Amino acid sequence: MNDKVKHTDETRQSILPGISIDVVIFTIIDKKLAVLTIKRSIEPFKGQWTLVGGYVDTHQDSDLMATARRKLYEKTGIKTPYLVQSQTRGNAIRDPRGWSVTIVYYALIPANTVQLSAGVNASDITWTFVHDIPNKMSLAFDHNDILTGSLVQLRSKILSSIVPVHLMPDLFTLRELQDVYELILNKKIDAKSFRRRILASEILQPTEKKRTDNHRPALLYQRKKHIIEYNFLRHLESAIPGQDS
Amino acid sequence: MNDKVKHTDETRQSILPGISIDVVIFTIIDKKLAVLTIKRSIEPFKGQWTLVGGYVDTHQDSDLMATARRKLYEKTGIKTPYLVQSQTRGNAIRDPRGWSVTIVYYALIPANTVQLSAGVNASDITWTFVHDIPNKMSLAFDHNDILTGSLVQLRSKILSSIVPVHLMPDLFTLRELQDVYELILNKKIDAKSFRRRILASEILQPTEKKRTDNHRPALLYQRKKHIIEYNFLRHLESAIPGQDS
DNA sequence: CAAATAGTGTCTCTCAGACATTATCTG
DNA sequence: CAGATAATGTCTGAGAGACACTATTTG
Repeated sequence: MNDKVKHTDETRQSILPGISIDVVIFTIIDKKLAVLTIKRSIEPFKGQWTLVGGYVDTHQDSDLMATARRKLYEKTGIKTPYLVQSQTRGNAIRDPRGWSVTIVYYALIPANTVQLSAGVNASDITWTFVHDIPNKMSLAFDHNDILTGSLVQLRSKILSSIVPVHLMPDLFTLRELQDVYELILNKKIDAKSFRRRILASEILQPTEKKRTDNHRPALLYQRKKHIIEYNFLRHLESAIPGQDS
Repeated sequence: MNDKVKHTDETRQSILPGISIDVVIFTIIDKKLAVLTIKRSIEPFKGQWTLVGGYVDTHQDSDLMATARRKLYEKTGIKTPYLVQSQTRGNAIRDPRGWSVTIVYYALIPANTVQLSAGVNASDITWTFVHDIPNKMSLAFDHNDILTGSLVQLRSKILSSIVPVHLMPDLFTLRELQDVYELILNKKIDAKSFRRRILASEILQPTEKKRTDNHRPALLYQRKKHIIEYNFLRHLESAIPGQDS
């Protein structure tokens, strides 16, 4: 990475940065937010944990999203996740091998739907609670920052959208959905406001079924299949963090 | 680009996609939104217009933002613009030379502040009104899509932020700021609501000066220097386009 | 004075927040 | 019945929209 190649700006350089994609795969486990992590089997950072990621295969991937979708499918078996592009990070220091770029996506996977499968170079794969990163377990490369960035973006997004429905199983109660909002935002939401807002949006289909515990049964809802995104006009105000400036 | 190289996923491939950055540089000219465009002097697309862009120089750029900042400085002489990462596009077809990735940034430049300078491979450089793309003049590569994407993002952002102040000269009236909002959104905004909103945010510093034409003079404001971003709690509702779904 | 644009007063409406209240289940 | 959670009733307040109105300049 120290070649002194003379180049002009608008021609291709012989020294290209390494380029990869990473996918922050979120799901809910035991009422906690978790991400899929893989233990590296090769250097650098051998034995440490990372997010799911890999290189673009220019022969089989038609675009970057296809690469992300492929990696996600290889690890989870899920074909049509809620998958969005998050940030792109590129600098000289994030990979000890030299200047590298990663395009980060994040995916939301319904709770309890995944059969994990490790790849050729991964000796282990597991769900890790977001809460345990970076305290108990720090990720390799700049993956802690990548996770934090995606989480900030997700948090900001759910203040005015229904994307957390993609973390829910097929049938769920409004209280369960609210729990997911609260655990991502780490704030309590008033139940009446929340229900009024969600129901008014007409995103959810009430069903005939109820979930019964040792108390009043709760009505089960499901997402109307054709609705992927929905943006509320106003934010969940009480859950907004302070201004940047 | 047709080599059949065998590779595993987590090792680097010998065939890396080409990687570049593009910067959509917005400014206001004659009360219209304009972007900086450059005429290509080399193939492919020789003679056609493109956005400002170029390759990462791994020797001098510490990160991707530095590359974007450098390209912008080379073309406009501006060192500290309002510059944000927009989208990253990568696929097999956007560049006829093969699989390529571009990280797109957009910049907001105050009106009438720029001394343009062409680069070595650019035979011409000019501001182009967004309104004239793609009608009168279509851009090379997928730069029309890049522009559209950044514009959509900018539009969405200004519904709840004050970023358009970065398109204003040092001193400006509230009506002039409103004009800029209206021309980006292509919608009229109620003047009273707009003033109430902007003034309540306390982003702007009123000055002693006024702008006089043949009518009542308007007070001139300036952005408080320390405020780069500000997000309103609620959107400019009347200017919101329909739901996606 | 008229014309023009700057700037204000003020009413309505929507919707988030707060919180008290009622409903329906199990044991 | 009590305990638990589901679900509703209803008041307040912030702030967007609408639009009539007043203020200040030039000619």
